[in-house]
Amino acid sequence: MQIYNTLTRRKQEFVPLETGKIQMYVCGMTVYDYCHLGHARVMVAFDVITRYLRARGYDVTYVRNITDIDDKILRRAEENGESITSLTERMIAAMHEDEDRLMVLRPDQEPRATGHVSDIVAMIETLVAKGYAYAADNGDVYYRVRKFTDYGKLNNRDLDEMRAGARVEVDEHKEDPLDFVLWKTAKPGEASWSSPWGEGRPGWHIECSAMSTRCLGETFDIHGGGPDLTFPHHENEIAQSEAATDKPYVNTWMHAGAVRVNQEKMSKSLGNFFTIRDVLEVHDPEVVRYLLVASHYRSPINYAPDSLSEARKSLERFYTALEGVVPQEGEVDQRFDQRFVAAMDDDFNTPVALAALFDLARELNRAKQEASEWTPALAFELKRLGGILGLFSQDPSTFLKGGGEALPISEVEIEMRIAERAAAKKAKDFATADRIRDELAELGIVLKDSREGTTWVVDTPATQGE
RNA sequence: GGCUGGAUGGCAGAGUGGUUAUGCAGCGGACUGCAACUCCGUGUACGCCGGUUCGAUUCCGACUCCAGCCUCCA
Repeated sequence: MQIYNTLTRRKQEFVPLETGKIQMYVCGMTVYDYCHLGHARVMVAFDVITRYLRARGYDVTYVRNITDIDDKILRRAEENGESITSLTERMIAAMHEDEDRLMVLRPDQEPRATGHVSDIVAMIETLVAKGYAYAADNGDVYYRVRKFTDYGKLNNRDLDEMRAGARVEVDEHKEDPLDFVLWKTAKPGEASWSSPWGEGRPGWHIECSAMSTRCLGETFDIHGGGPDLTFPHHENEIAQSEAATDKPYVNTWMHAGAVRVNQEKMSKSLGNFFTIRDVLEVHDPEVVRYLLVASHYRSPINYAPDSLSEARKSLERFYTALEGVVPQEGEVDQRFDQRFVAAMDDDFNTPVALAALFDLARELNRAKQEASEWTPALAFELKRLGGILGLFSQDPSTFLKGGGEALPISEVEIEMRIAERAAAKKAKDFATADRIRDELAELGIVLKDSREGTTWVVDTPATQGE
Protein backbone atom coordinates (compact mmCIF):
# COMPACT_ATOMS: atom_id res chain seq x y z
CA MET A 1 0.00 0.00 0.00
CA GLN A 2 1.27 3.41 -1.02
CA ILE A 3 0.60 6.57 0.96
CA TYR A 4 1.72 10.09 0.13
CA ASN A 5 3.90 11.36 2.94
CA THR A 6 4.05 15.13 3.34
CA LEU A 7 7.41 14.75 5.05
CA THR A 8 9.10 13.19 2.03
CA ARG A 9 6.81 14.73 -0.56
CA ARG A 10 6.25 11.45 -2.31
CA LYS A 11 4.19 8.30 -2.19
CA GLN A 12 5.82 5.60 -0.13
CA GLU A 13 5.14 2.01 0.65
CA PHE A 14 3.34 2.03 3.96
CA VAL A 15 4.76 -0.23 6.64
CA PRO A 16 3.18 -0.05 10.10
CA LEU A 17 5.47 -0.04 13.10
CA GLU A 18 3.75 -3.12 14.41
CA THR A 19 2.48 -5.68 11.93
CA GLY A 20 -1.25 -5.52 11.49
CA LYS A 21 -1.67 -2.48 13.71
CA ILE A 22 -2.00 1.16 12.78
CA GLN A 23 -1.87 4.08 15.12
CA MET A 24 -3.27 7.29 13.71
CA TYR A 25 -3.63 10.74 15.19
CA VAL A 26 -5.56 13.52 13.46
CA CYS A 27 -5.75 17.13 14.53
CA GLY A 28 -9.34 17.89 15.25
CA MET A 29 -11.37 20.95 15.95
CA THR A 30 -10.97 24.00 18.12
CA VAL A 31 -14.46 24.09 19.52
CA TYR A 32 -15.51 27.72 19.51
CA ASP A 33 -17.82 27.61 16.49
CA TYR A 34 -19.73 25.24 14.23
CA CYS A 35 -17.80 23.04 11.85
CA HIS A 36 -17.64 24.09 8.22
CA LEU A 37 -17.11 22.14 5.02
CA GLY A 38 -13.35 22.29 5.44
CA HIS A 39 -13.70 20.41 8.71
CA ALA A 40 -16.11 18.03 7.03
CA ARG A 41 -13.47 17.22 4.48
CA VAL A 42 -10.91 16.24 7.09
CA MET A 43 -13.49 14.23 9.02
CA VAL A 44 -14.65 12.35 5.94
CA ALA A 45 -11.18 11.84 4.48
CA PHE A 46 -9.81 10.21 7.62
CA ASP A 47 -13.05 8.34 8.14
CA VAL A 48 -12.68 6.75 4.71
CA ILE A 49 -9.04 6.01 5.45
CA THR A 50 -9.92 4.36 8.75
CA ARG A 51 -12.77 2.35 7.25
CA TYR A 52 -10.56 1.16 4.42
CA LEU A 53 -7.63 0.23 6.65
CA ARG A 54 -9.99 -1.76 8.85
CA ALA A 55 -11.60 -3.44 5.83
CA ARG A 56 -8.05 -4.29 4.79
CA GLY A 57 -7.65 -6.13 8.08
CA TYR A 58 -5.64 -3.65 10.11
CA ASP A 59 -6.32 -3.05 13.76
CA VAL A 60 -6.58 0.73 13.67
CA THR A 61 -6.46 3.04 16.67
CA TYR A 62 -7.80 6.38 15.55
CA VAL A 63 -7.29 9.36 17.85
CA ARG A 64 -8.63 12.82 17.04
CA ASN A 65 -8.17 15.55 19.59
CA ILE A 66 -10.45 18.35 20.66
CA THR A 67 -8.90 21.73 21.45
CA ASP A 68 -11.14 23.04 24.19
CA ILE A 69 -8.96 25.79 25.59
CA ASP A 70 -7.43 28.58 23.55
CA ASP A 71 -7.62 32.33 22.95
CA LYS A 72 -10.48 32.16 20.47
CA ILE A 73 -12.54 30.09 22.87
CA LEU A 74 -11.92 32.56 25.69
CA ARG A 75 -12.93 35.45 23.48
CA ARG A 76 -16.03 33.79 22.07
CA ALA A 77 -17.26 32.69 25.49
CA GLU A 78 -16.78 36.23 26.70
CA GLU A 79 -18.68 37.64 23.71
CA ASN A 80 -21.51 35.19 24.23
CA GLY A 81 -21.57 35.81 27.93
CA GLU A 82 -21.34 32.10 28.62
CA SER A 83 -18.83 29.96 30.42
CA ILE A 84 -16.04 28.27 28.53
CA THR A 85 -17.36 24.82 29.26
CA SER A 86 -20.86 25.79 28.23
CA LEU A 87 -19.49 26.97 24.87
CA THR A 88 -17.17 24.02 24.30
CA GLU A 89 -19.72 21.41 25.36
CA ARG A 90 -22.26 22.96 23.02
CA MET A 91 -19.84 22.96 20.11
CA ILE A 92 -18.63 19.44 20.79
CA ALA A 93 -22.22 18.21 20.79
CA ALA A 94 -22.85 20.06 17.52
CA MET A 95 -19.70 18.59 16.00
CA HIS A 96 -20.78 15.08 16.94
CA GLU A 97 -24.19 15.69 15.47
CA ASP A 98 -22.65 16.96 12.23
CA GLU A 99 -20.31 14.03 11.85
CA ASP A 100 -22.99 11.49 12.70
CA ARG A 101 -25.15 12.90 9.93
CA LEU A 102 -22.24 12.68 7.51
CA MET A 103 -21.83 9.01 8.44
CA VAL A 104 -18.43 9.68 9.98
CA LEU A 105 -17.58 7.06 12.56
CA ARG A 106 -16.31 8.40 15.84
CA PRO A 107 -12.58 8.17 16.47
CA ASP A 108 -11.58 5.61 19.10
CA GLN A 109 -10.39 8.37 21.37
CA GLU A 110 -11.14 12.06 21.48
CA PRO A 111 -8.75 13.49 24.03
CA ARG A 112 -9.34 17.05 25.14
CA ALA A 113 -6.58 19.52 25.92
CA THR A 114 -8.12 20.37 29.27
CA GLY A 115 -8.02 16.71 30.22
CA HIS A 116 -4.28 16.44 29.61
CA VAL A 117 -2.80 19.49 31.25
CA SER A 118 -0.56 17.38 33.46
CA ASP A 119 0.84 15.56 30.41
CA ILE A 120 1.41 18.91 28.78
CA VAL A 121 3.16 20.36 31.79
CA ALA A 122 5.33 17.26 32.07
CA MET A 123 6.42 17.56 28.46
CA ILE A 124 7.22 21.23 28.84
CA GLU A 125 9.29 20.42 31.91
CA THR A 126 11.26 17.91 29.89
CA LEU A 127 11.85 20.47 27.18
CA VAL A 128 13.00 23.06 29.70
CA ALA A 129 15.29 20.53 31.36
CA LYS A 130 16.85 19.67 27.99
CA GLY A 131 17.36 23.28 27.08
CA TYR A 132 14.75 23.32 24.32
CA ALA A 133 12.46 25.66 26.22
CA TYR A 134 12.78 28.59 28.55
CA ALA A 135 10.56 30.53 30.85
CA ALA A 136 10.48 34.22 30.07
CA ASP A 137 10.27 36.84 32.77
CA ASN A 138 6.53 37.24 32.23
CA GLY A 139 5.93 33.57 33.07
CA ASP A 140 5.34 32.43 29.49
CA VAL A 141 7.35 29.42 28.39
CA TYR A 142 8.74 29.40 24.86
CA TYR A 143 10.23 26.79 22.59
CA ARG A 144 13.77 27.60 21.46
CA VAL A 145 13.32 26.94 17.75
CA ARG A 146 16.92 27.42 16.67
CA LYS A 147 18.05 24.77 19.12
CA PHE A 148 16.15 22.10 17.18
CA THR A 149 18.33 21.57 14.14
CA ASP A 150 15.71 19.70 12.14
CA TYR A 151 13.26 22.57 12.41
CA GLY A 152 11.57 23.15 9.04
CA LYS A 153 11.92 19.61 7.71
CA LEU A 154 8.21 19.05 7.22
CA ASN A 155 7.76 22.26 5.27
CA ASN A 156 11.17 22.38 3.64
CA ARG A 157 11.68 25.70 5.27
CA ASP A 158 14.85 27.59 6.01
CA LEU A 159 14.90 29.53 9.27
CA ASP A 160 16.83 32.48 7.93
CA GLU A 161 14.56 32.79 4.90
CA MET A 162 11.62 32.86 7.25
CA ARG A 163 13.19 35.62 9.21
CA ALA A 164 13.77 37.52 6.02
CA GLY A 165 10.12 37.06 5.12
CA ALA A 166 9.37 38.62 8.50
CA ARG A 167 5.70 38.31 9.14
CA VAL A 168 6.63 36.83 12.45
CA GLU A 169 5.14 38.36 15.53
CA VAL A 170 7.43 40.51 17.58
CA ASP A 171 7.39 39.73 21.25
CA GLU A 172 9.98 41.23 23.51
CA HIS A 173 9.80 38.26 25.85
CA LYS A 174 11.09 35.88 23.21
CA GLU A 175 14.78 35.24 22.69
CA ASP A 176 14.10 34.88 19.00
CA PRO A 177 11.05 35.97 16.99
CA LEU A 178 10.66 32.41 15.68
CA ASP A 179 10.19 30.93 19.14
CA PHE A 180 6.66 29.85 19.89
CA VAL A 181 4.74 29.64 23.12
CA LEU A 182 4.31 26.42 25.09
CA TRP A 183 2.68 27.86 28.19
CA LYS A 184 0.80 31.11 28.51
CA THR A 185 0.45 33.00 31.75
CA ALA A 186 -3.15 33.63 32.62
CA LYS A 187 -4.48 37.13 32.98
CA PRO A 188 -6.52 37.69 36.11
CA GLY A 189 -9.89 36.00 35.80
CA GLU A 190 -8.92 33.75 32.90
CA ALA A 191 -9.27 30.00 33.07
CA SER A 192 -5.98 28.61 34.28
CA TRP A 193 -4.08 25.63 35.62
CA SER A 194 -1.18 25.71 38.00
CA SER A 195 2.28 24.88 36.73
CA PRO A 196 5.90 25.34 37.78
CA TRP A 197 5.75 28.67 35.89
CA GLY A 198 2.63 29.88 37.61
CA GLU A 199 -1.04 29.92 36.71
CA GLY A 200 -1.60 29.60 33.00
CA ARG A 201 -2.79 27.53 30.07
CA PRO A 202 -1.13 25.45 27.36
CA GLY A 203 -0.10 26.89 24.03
CA TRP A 204 -1.76 25.33 21.04
CA HIS A 205 0.97 23.13 19.58
CA ILE A 206 2.07 21.37 22.73
CA GLU A 207 -1.30 19.74 23.40
CA CYS A 208 -1.07 17.57 20.29
CA SER A 209 2.45 16.44 21.11
CA ALA A 210 1.42 15.58 24.64
CA MET A 211 -1.87 13.88 23.80
CA SER A 212 -0.61 11.89 20.84
CA THR A 213 2.27 10.59 22.94
CA ARG A 214 -0.09 9.75 25.78
CA CYS A 215 -2.58 7.95 23.52
CA LEU A 216 -0.30 6.33 20.95
CA GLY A 217 3.26 6.43 22.23
CA GLU A 218 6.38 8.35 21.31
CA THR A 219 6.47 7.17 17.72
CA PHE A 220 3.37 6.28 15.74
CA ASP A 221 2.32 5.52 12.18
CA ILE A 222 0.15 8.28 10.78
CA HIS A 223 -0.49 11.85 11.73
CA GLY A 224 -3.08 13.74 9.74
CA GLY A 225 -4.82 17.05 9.56
CA GLY A 226 -6.05 19.88 7.41
CA PRO A 227 -3.91 21.55 4.76
CA ASP A 228 -3.25 24.65 6.80
CA LEU A 229 -1.70 22.78 9.69
CA THR A 230 1.59 21.77 8.10
CA PHE A 231 3.04 25.06 9.19
CA PRO A 232 3.52 25.98 11.88
CA HIS A 233 1.42 23.50 13.84
CA HIS A 234 2.82 20.20 12.66
CA GLU A 235 6.32 21.54 12.28
CA ASN A 236 6.15 22.63 15.91
CA GLU A 237 4.77 19.29 17.02
CA ILE A 238 7.77 17.57 15.48
CA ALA A 239 10.12 19.99 17.20
CA GLN A 240 8.47 19.46 20.58
CA SER A 241 8.11 15.71 20.43
CA GLU A 242 11.43 14.82 18.90
CA ALA A 243 13.29 17.15 21.22
CA ALA A 244 11.48 15.67 24.20
CA THR A 245 11.84 11.98 23.28
CA ASP A 246 14.87 11.85 20.96
CA LYS A 247 12.79 9.53 18.80
CA PRO A 248 11.14 10.00 15.43
CA TYR A 249 7.68 11.40 16.11
CA VAL A 250 5.62 10.25 13.15
CA ASN A 251 6.31 7.99 10.19
CA THR A 252 3.70 9.24 7.72
CA TRP A 253 2.24 12.72 7.60
CA MET A 254 -1.03 13.06 5.71
CA HIS A 255 -2.78 16.30 4.80
CA ALA A 256 -6.15 16.79 3.19
CA GLY A 257 -6.70 19.29 0.38
CA ALA A 258 -8.49 22.56 0.85
CA VAL A 259 -12.14 23.25 0.19
CA ARG A 260 -12.41 26.38 -1.90
CA VAL A 261 -15.13 28.83 -2.73
CA ASN A 262 -14.65 30.80 -5.94
CA GLN A 263 -11.13 29.39 -6.12
CA GLU A 264 -10.28 30.76 -2.69
CA LYS A 265 -9.68 28.68 0.40
CA MET A 266 -12.72 28.38 2.60
CA SER A 267 -11.66 29.69 5.97
CA LYS A 268 -12.78 31.30 9.13
CA SER A 269 -10.62 34.36 8.56
CA LEU A 270 -11.91 34.98 5.06
CA GLY A 271 -15.44 34.46 6.31
CA ASN A 272 -16.34 32.56 3.13
CA PHE A 273 -17.26 29.34 4.87
CA PHE A 274 -20.42 27.28 4.84
CA THR A 275 -21.16 25.40 8.02
CA ILE A 276 -22.00 21.73 7.75
CA ARG A 277 -25.37 22.27 9.36
CA ASP A 278 -26.31 25.03 6.90
CA VAL A 279 -25.47 22.83 3.95
CA LEU A 280 -27.38 19.90 5.44
CA GLU A 281 -30.46 22.09 5.71
CA VAL A 282 -30.70 21.88 1.96
CA HIS A 283 -28.85 18.73 0.96
CA ASP A 284 -28.93 15.08 1.87
CA PRO A 285 -25.87 14.38 4.07
CA GLU A 286 -24.86 11.50 1.85
CA VAL A 287 -24.74 13.85 -1.13
CA VAL A 288 -22.33 16.06 0.77
CA ARG A 289 -20.28 13.05 1.74
CA TYR A 290 -20.29 11.82 -1.85
CA LEU A 291 -19.02 15.19 -3.06
CA LEU A 292 -16.11 14.91 -0.66
CA VAL A 293 -15.31 11.32 -1.59
CA ALA A 294 -15.58 11.90 -5.34
CA SER A 295 -12.30 13.84 -5.36
CA HIS A 296 -8.97 12.57 -4.17
CA TYR A 297 -8.40 13.57 -0.56
CA ARG A 298 -5.36 15.68 -1.39
CA SER A 299 -6.88 17.61 -4.30
CA PRO A 300 -8.51 20.94 -3.72
CA ILE A 301 -12.29 20.95 -4.10
CA ASN A 302 -14.10 23.99 -5.34
CA TYR A 303 -17.41 24.16 -3.54
CA ALA A 304 -20.29 25.42 -5.66
CA PRO A 305 -24.01 24.70 -5.67
CA ASP A 306 -23.61 22.88 -8.99
CA SER A 307 -21.16 20.42 -7.51
CA LEU A 308 -23.80 19.26 -5.04
CA SER A 309 -26.40 18.61 -7.73
CA GLU A 310 -23.81 16.69 -9.72
CA ALA A 311 -23.01 14.64 -6.65
CA ARG A 312 -26.69 13.92 -6.17
CA LYS A 313 -27.03 12.71 -9.76
CA SER A 314 -24.12 10.35 -9.34
CA LEU A 315 -25.59 8.94 -6.15
CA GLU A 316 -28.95 8.58 -7.87
CA ARG A 317 -27.30 6.38 -10.41
CA PHE A 318 -26.06 4.05 -7.70
CA TYR A 319 -29.32 4.00 -5.82
CA THR A 320 -31.28 3.44 -9.02
CA ALA A 321 -29.16 0.37 -9.63
CA LEU A 322 -29.71 -0.81 -6.07
CA GLU A 323 -33.45 -0.09 -6.08
CA GLY A 324 -35.76 -3.07 -6.06
CA VAL A 325 -33.06 -5.64 -5.35
CA VAL A 326 -32.60 -7.53 -2.11
CA PRO A 327 -28.83 -7.77 -1.79
CA GLN A 328 -27.51 -11.14 -0.85
CA GLU A 329 -23.97 -12.31 -0.44
CA GLY A 330 -22.89 -14.60 -3.21
CA GLU A 331 -20.31 -15.31 -5.81
CA VAL A 332 -19.38 -12.34 -7.97
CA ASP A 333 -16.78 -11.32 -10.47
CA GLN A 334 -13.73 -10.48 -8.37
CA ARG A 335 -12.52 -7.83 -10.75
CA PHE A 336 -14.60 -5.10 -9.13
CA ASP A 337 -13.15 -5.80 -5.73
CA GLN A 338 -9.67 -6.02 -7.20
CA ARG A 339 -9.99 -2.68 -8.96
CA PHE A 340 -11.43 -1.11 -5.84
CA VAL A 341 -8.63 -2.38 -3.62
CA ALA A 342 -5.92 -1.46 -6.12
CA ALA A 343 -7.28 2.08 -6.28
CA MET A 344 -7.54 2.44 -2.53
CA ASP A 345 -4.12 0.91 -2.01
CA ASP A 346 -2.74 3.69 -4.17
CA ASP A 347 -2.94 6.51 -1.66
CA PHE A 348 -6.68 6.07 -1.12
CA ASN A 349 -7.66 6.96 -4.66
CA THR A 350 -11.41 7.19 -4.13
CA PRO A 351 -12.25 8.60 -7.60
CA VAL A 352 -10.76 5.53 -9.22
CA ALA A 353 -12.45 3.29 -6.66
CA LEU A 354 -15.76 4.93 -7.54
CA ALA A 355 -15.11 4.39 -11.24
CA ALA A 356 -14.97 0.66 -10.50
CA LEU A 357 -18.24 0.98 -8.60
CA PHE A 358 -19.91 2.73 -11.52
CA ASP A 359 -18.93 -0.18 -13.71
CA LEU A 360 -20.30 -2.52 -11.08
CA ALA A 361 -23.55 -0.56 -11.05
CA ARG A 362 -23.82 -0.96 -14.80
CA GLU A 363 -23.25 -4.69 -14.43
CA LEU A 364 -25.98 -4.75 -11.82
CA ASN A 365 -28.40 -2.88 -14.09
CA ARG A 366 -27.68 -5.35 -16.83
CA ALA A 367 -28.29 -8.25 -14.50
CA LYS A 368 -31.58 -6.72 -13.37
CA GLN A 369 -32.66 -6.26 -16.97
CA GLU A 370 -31.95 -9.89 -17.71
CA ALA A 371 -33.42 -11.03 -14.40
CA SER A 372 -30.10 -12.75 -13.82
CA GLU A 373 -29.50 -14.97 -10.82
CA TRP A 374 -26.39 -12.90 -10.06
CA THR A 375 -28.42 -9.78 -9.32
CA PRO A 376 -28.58 -10.07 -5.50
CA ALA A 377 -24.88 -10.85 -5.24
CA LEU A 378 -23.92 -7.91 -7.45
CA ALA A 379 -26.06 -5.60 -5.35
CA PHE A 380 -24.45 -6.99 -2.22
CA GLU A 381 -21.00 -6.37 -3.64
CA LEU A 382 -21.88 -2.80 -4.59
CA LYS A 383 -23.21 -2.08 -1.12
CA ARG A 384 -20.25 -3.76 0.52
CA LEU A 385 -17.62 -1.79 -1.39
CA GLY A 386 -19.60 1.43 -1.17
CA GLY A 387 -19.84 0.84 2.56
CA ILE A 388 -16.07 1.08 2.81
CA LEU A 389 -16.47 4.63 1.56
CA GLY A 390 -19.36 5.14 3.95
CA LEU A 391 -21.88 5.25 1.10
CA PHE A 392 -25.08 3.50 -0.01
CA SER A 393 -26.41 2.69 3.43
CA GLN A 394 -29.81 4.27 2.86
CA ASP A 395 -32.84 2.50 1.54
CA PRO A 396 -32.66 3.14 -2.23
CA SER A 397 -36.32 4.02 -2.62
CA THR A 398 -36.24 6.37 0.32
CA PHE A 399 -33.24 8.15 -1.09
CA LEU A 400 -34.72 8.39 -4.56
CA LYS A 401 -37.98 9.65 -3.14
CA GLY A 402 -36.16 12.57 -1.63
CA GLY A 403 -35.05 11.08 1.64
CA GLY A 404 -38.18 11.91 3.58
CA GLU A 405 -38.24 15.54 2.52
CA ALA A 406 -41.65 17.14 2.43
CA LEU A 407 -43.42 16.45 -0.85
CA PRO A 408 -45.98 18.75 -2.42
CA ILE A 409 -48.33 15.75 -2.58
CA SER A 410 -48.79 12.78 -0.28
CA GLU A 411 -47.40 9.38 -1.16
CA VAL A 412 -50.85 7.88 -0.91
CA GLU A 413 -52.11 10.40 -3.41
CA ILE A 414 -49.21 9.66 -5.73
CA GLU A 415 -50.07 5.96 -5.61
CA MET A 416 -53.71 6.79 -6.38
CA ARG A 417 -52.72 8.83 -9.41
CA ILE A 418 -50.45 6.03 -10.55
CA ALA A 419 -53.35 3.60 -10.27
CA GLU A 420 -55.57 5.97 -12.25
CA ARG A 421 -52.93 6.20 -14.91
CA ALA A 422 -52.56 2.43 -15.05
CA ALA A 423 -56.29 2.12 -15.60
CA ALA A 424 -56.19 4.76 -18.33
CA LYS A 425 -53.31 2.98 -20.01
CA LYS A 426 -55.16 -0.29 -19.90
CA ALA A 427 -58.11 1.42 -21.57
CA LYS A 428 -55.70 2.82 -24.17
CA ASP A 429 -56.63 6.28 -22.97
CA PHE A 430 -53.11 7.60 -23.42
CA ALA A 431 -54.14 11.23 -23.29
CA THR A 432 -55.32 10.78 -19.71
CA ALA A 433 -52.30 8.68 -18.82
CA ASP A 434 -49.92 11.28 -20.16
CA ARG A 435 -51.80 14.08 -18.45
CA ILE A 436 -51.41 12.36 -15.08
CA ARG A 437 -47.74 11.81 -15.72
CA ASP A 438 -47.24 15.44 -16.71
CA GLU A 439 -49.13 16.70 -13.69
CA LEU A 440 -46.98 14.66 -11.35
CA ALA A 441 -43.87 15.81 -13.18
CA GLU A 442 -44.92 19.37 -12.49
CA LEU A 443 -44.78 18.49 -8.82
CA GLY A 444 -41.32 17.01 -9.23
CA ILE A 445 -42.52 13.41 -9.22
CA VAL A 446 -41.04 11.40 -12.06
CA LEU A 447 -42.68 8.10 -12.98
CA LYS A 448 -40.72 5.08 -14.06
CA ASP A 449 -42.55 2.22 -15.76
CA SER A 450 -41.30 -1.31 -15.73
CA ARG A 451 -42.64 -4.79 -16.21
CA GLU A 452 -43.37 -5.00 -12.50
CA GLY A 453 -45.35 -1.78 -12.52
CA THR A 454 -44.75 1.90 -12.01
CA THR A 455 -42.45 3.42 -9.42
CA TRP A 456 -41.66 7.04 -8.79
CA VAL A 457 -38.73 9.17 -7.74
CA VAL A 458 -38.28 12.78 -6.86
CA ASP A 459 -36.67 14.85 -9.56
CA THR A 460 -33.26 16.20 -8.58
CA PRO A 461 -34.24 19.40 -6.85
CA ALA A 462 -32.61 22.43 -8.34
CA THR A 463 -30.00 23.56 -5.90
CA GLN A 464 -31.58 26.14 -3.74
CA GLY A 465 -30.33 29.56 -2.85
CA GLU A 466 -26.83 29.57 -1.48
C1' G B 1 10.81 37.12 -1.83
C1' G B 2 11.08 31.63 0.06
C1' C B 3 8.57 26.92 0.08
C1' U B 4 4.43 23.44 -1.70
C1' G B 5 0.93 21.83 -5.15
C1' G B 6 -1.71 22.39 -9.71
C1' A B 7 -3.08 23.60 -15.21
C1' U B 8 -6.71 17.18 -18.71
C1' G B 9 -12.50 16.72 -23.60
C1' G B 10 -18.87 21.28 -22.69
C1' C B 11 -18.53 20.59 -17.00
C1' A B 12 -16.62 17.57 -12.82
C1' G B 13 -12.53 14.38 -12.08
C1' A B 14 -8.57 10.12 -12.32
C1' G B 15 -4.49 8.39 -14.81
C1' U B 16 -0.65 6.88 -18.25
C1' G B 17 5.94 7.10 -22.19
C1' G B 18 2.83 4.06 -27.44
C1' U B 19 -3.55 0.75 -26.12
C1' U B 20 -11.31 2.59 -22.75
C1' A B 21 -10.78 6.21 -16.68
C1' U B 22 -15.43 7.33 -14.50
C1' G B 23 -19.84 10.61 -13.76
C1' C B 24 -22.98 14.57 -15.75
C1' A B 25 -24.36 16.89 -20.33
C1' G B 26 -24.66 15.96 -25.96
C1' C B 27 -25.49 12.72 -30.23
C1' G B 28 -27.25 7.80 -32.59
C1' G B 29 -29.71 3.12 -31.53
C1' A B 30 -32.56 -0.65 -28.40
C1' C B 31 -36.63 -0.82 -24.92
C1' U B 32 -41.60 2.04 -24.54
C1' G B 33 -48.31 3.45 -26.83
C1' C B 34 -45.09 8.00 -26.27
C1' A B 35 -41.71 9.04 -22.50
C1' A B 36 -38.74 8.37 -18.03
C1' C B 37 -35.42 4.59 -16.09
C1' U B 38 -32.03 1.06 -18.07
C1' C B 39 -28.91 -1.02 -21.90
C1' C B 40 -25.71 -0.64 -26.51
C1' G B 41 -22.78 2.70 -29.40
C1' U B 42 -20.50 7.50 -29.83
C1' G B 43 -15.79 12.56 -28.51
C1' U B 44 -8.95 13.29 -32.92
C1' A B 45 -8.83 16.14 -24.00
C1' C B 46 -4.30 16.72 -22.08
C1' G B 47 -1.68 25.58 -20.49
C1' C B 48 2.66 27.58 -23.63
C1' C B 49 7.79 26.98 -25.66
C1' G B 50 11.97 24.02 -26.06
C1' G B 51 14.69 19.24 -24.91
C1' U B 52 15.26 13.74 -24.24
C1' U B 53 12.97 9.58 -27.07
C1' C B 54 11.48 5.52 -32.60
C1' G B 55 7.31 7.84 -29.91
C1' A B 56 5.37 12.61 -24.53
C1' U B 57 -0.55 14.69 -22.17
C1' U B 58 2.84 11.48 -19.26
C1' C B 59 10.20 12.50 -18.22
C1' C B 60 13.59 17.22 -18.11
C1' G B 61 14.13 22.75 -18.47
C1' A B 62 12.13 27.75 -19.29
C1' C B 63 7.58 30.54 -19.42
C1' U B 64 2.41 31.96 -18.31
C1' C B 65 -1.55 31.46 -15.09
C1' C B 66 -4.12 29.44 -10.51
C1' A B 67 -4.17 27.92 -5.41
C1' G B 68 -1.92 27.07 -0.60
C1' C B 69 1.77 27.98 3.39
C1' C B 70 5.43 31.58 5.37
C1' U B 71 0.17 35.09 11.11
C1' C B 72 -5.06 32.28 14.03
C1' C B 73 -7.59 28.93 10.52
C1' A B 74 -9.18 21.85 8.82
